[in-house]
Amino acid sequence: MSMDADQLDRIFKALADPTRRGLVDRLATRPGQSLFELCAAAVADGQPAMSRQAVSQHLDMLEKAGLVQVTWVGRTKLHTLDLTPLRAAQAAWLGRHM
Amino acid sequence: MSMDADQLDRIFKALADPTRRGLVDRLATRPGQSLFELCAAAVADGQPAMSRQAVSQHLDMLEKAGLVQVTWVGRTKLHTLDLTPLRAAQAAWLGRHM
DNA sequence: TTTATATGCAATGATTTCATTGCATGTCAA
DNA sequence: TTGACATGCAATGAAATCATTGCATATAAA
Repeated sequence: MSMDADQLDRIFKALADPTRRGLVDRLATRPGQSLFELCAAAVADGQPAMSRQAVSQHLDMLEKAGLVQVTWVGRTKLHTLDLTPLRAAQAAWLGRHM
Repeated sequence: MSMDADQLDRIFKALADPTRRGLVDRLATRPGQSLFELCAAAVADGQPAMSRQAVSQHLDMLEKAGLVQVTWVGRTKLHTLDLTPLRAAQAAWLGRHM
């Protein structure tokens, strides 16, 4: 987990959106959910519905920040939370200011 | 300190930029610095120089997130860090995932 | 009063974000 | 094999971000 400035950028940017924070919350309560499940959840959670592709792109951002890991099972993509980068951000920067 | 979703957005977005994190770092070591001082610091810190207005706009974002407070002394604008919103974000959301 | 200093305001432009739509691909089930 | 299901890929477009430039304003100093 190299914590350079770009990685901090990706992490904070990933968290700077209510849909993505909702996805993190959802995955925290139950890991290994598919895109389909998370779409339904996002619609239930957040208000104004949202296309599958929008949710998929949000998940991509979380994945690129290292906060979500993915495994394929047949035609289904399962998402799991990885909080390592968040803790690394805490160690590398956040901790100095809290 | 109302911690709604928009406020979390502003805080995380404010932190999702290396220049702004540098400004936070700088203000943490010495509060009450002027825009002029912070410009010089940003140039020293970050690499590729940056206009005064760019730094000013970054400070505006930090201020709108509540992370920086401002007082005027004559023609000089003094900036001071306020970490209350960061701790509120920790309490309201971050803490559940760390 | 004149000049220099510290900052604001406004317009511009390149890039990224956020969400959409349409179509394609791969996998399971009947 | 056919059809339904879960997802990917690509193009589009509105809006926000990031940084710039030029000019204006207010305060301090000479």
